[in-house]
Amino acid sequence: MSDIVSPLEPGSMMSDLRVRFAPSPTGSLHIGGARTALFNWLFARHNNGVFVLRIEDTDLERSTGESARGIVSALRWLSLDWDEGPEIGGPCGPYFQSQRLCLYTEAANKLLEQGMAYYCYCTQEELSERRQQAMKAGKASRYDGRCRTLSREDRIRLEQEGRRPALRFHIPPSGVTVVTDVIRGEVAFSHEVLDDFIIMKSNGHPVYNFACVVDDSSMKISHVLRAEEHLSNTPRQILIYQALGEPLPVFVHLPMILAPDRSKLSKRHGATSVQEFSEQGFLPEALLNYLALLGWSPEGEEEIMPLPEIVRQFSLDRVGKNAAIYDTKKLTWMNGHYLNEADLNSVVEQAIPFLQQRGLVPDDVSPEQREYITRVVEIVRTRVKTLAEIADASDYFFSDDFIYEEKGVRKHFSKPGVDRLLSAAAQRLEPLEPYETRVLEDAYRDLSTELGVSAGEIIHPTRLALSGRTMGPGLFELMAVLGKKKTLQRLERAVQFIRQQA
RNA sequence: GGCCCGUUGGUCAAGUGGUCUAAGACAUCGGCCUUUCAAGCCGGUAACAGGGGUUCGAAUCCCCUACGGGUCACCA
Repeated sequence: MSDIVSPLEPGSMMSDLRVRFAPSPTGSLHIGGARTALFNWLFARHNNGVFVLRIEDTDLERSTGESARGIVSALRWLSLDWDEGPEIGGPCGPYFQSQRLCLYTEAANKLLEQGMAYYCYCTQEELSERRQQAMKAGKASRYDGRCRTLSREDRIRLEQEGRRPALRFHIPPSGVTVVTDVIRGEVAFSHEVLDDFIIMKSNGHPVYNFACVVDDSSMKISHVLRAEEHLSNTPRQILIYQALGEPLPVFVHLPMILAPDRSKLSKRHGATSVQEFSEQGFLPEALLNYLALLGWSPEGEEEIMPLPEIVRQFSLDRVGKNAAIYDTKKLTWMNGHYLNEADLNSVVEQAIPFLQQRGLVPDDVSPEQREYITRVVEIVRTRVKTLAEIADASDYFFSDDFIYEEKGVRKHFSKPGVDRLLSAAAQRLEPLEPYETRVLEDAYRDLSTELGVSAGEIIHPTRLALSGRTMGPGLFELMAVLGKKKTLQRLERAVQFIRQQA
């Protein structure tokens, strides 16, 4: 038995598993789209399948090249790489729908010849007029099929009026189409609720429900993972697959991601685009990890999971059914975690643009500056949650020109004798060598004992003197990073300030 | 409005008829630690939408109601 290697059916090989992410370039990639992309990618990587990226730019009015580029770069930022698609091509290209027009026309002609599609000369105005009336009468606004039976003469007449026809798909008048969905089971749609929908616009371009089917079948997509909003489109698409004589893919409708107010995600909900999260200083690893947990859950209790581990564990069995509201608090917490755990140099690399943006470091960072930045980031990152906060929390390391927090001045600079305390500290620091955390702390402890004050009484004013703040990294680490020269200067500056106040 | 999907704490979620006096995470509250702020550690508050069934037994199965979402475009 063990000698017999059973030949795999060609159709059953895992490498035939093909999924795609098919965004329309009418805006930036928002986290809902990113989650869909992620699940497709995870599913492909876990099963050794192929992940295809296809740009659905059939809407001439709304699609822009800029959006397409934005989506591509957002996916790259997230490190969701595709095996076929824009920039890299592949055997099923092109990967922009706008460049696959002849495929749609060909398929449309086939349906036309078979009598499964027909020309419709109704104008958009007429259509919407009828829709309004139906609405008013409280009836379903379905297309009434009036162009289905147009004669040759009718059509010539209508075209002489200057009308350009759209192509409609003829829904089989009775019956039920059942969508078999991995997440939701069997969902039946009666044909009565489906009307003859347009598959080719009068401008010769296909409409989503049609282009999508033509592409998914010509690209040999085996599993369609997409958001649940497409579930009710699916019966229409199945009917097209059948009319074209193409096999159905496996459908997987993912639960939606909703905004905090339970409504569908849109721009007015603040940061929802991947780019915005990036600009706010979130790390791609954190966003990915967070997104993976929206709709999917691992078997164990550990939620912090690096991407390879998520790939290893990912399974459709553990994808839920219900929509999720995203919660920036948890994302922020997770980001803070990744900020601390990630490789220091990588965090520095990503933090530098934020420092530059605030004018804290020059556009060209020298090796010495980078070394200094690294030391700063190392002690600052443990107490912040985002890259932007790293920059906010470390400005005084890069600029001498800071003001003292008012609250701190009241609390730590107003006690009689603080100026002498700081002077004494400066004197004690001056000869210290090496200027290191341990040495600094010992010096301060000794000094406070000698002066008969608590360590805090001298530590707090020192922090304020050095950073202008009442909170921050451990004081002795701060001093060590700042260096002796700056420390002494700032101590002196504070002494002057206090004496002026008095 | 028609059709479709969904409903476990504030949020994400585990749970697939008994082990549920319902796990874990974030948030929140309290404590410990401590030079501050975080982090970390320990502990607390907090949920099966409602009503009917089925069953010896229901968060889990069925029905109804309510609520939420989606969809009904020459948008995707």
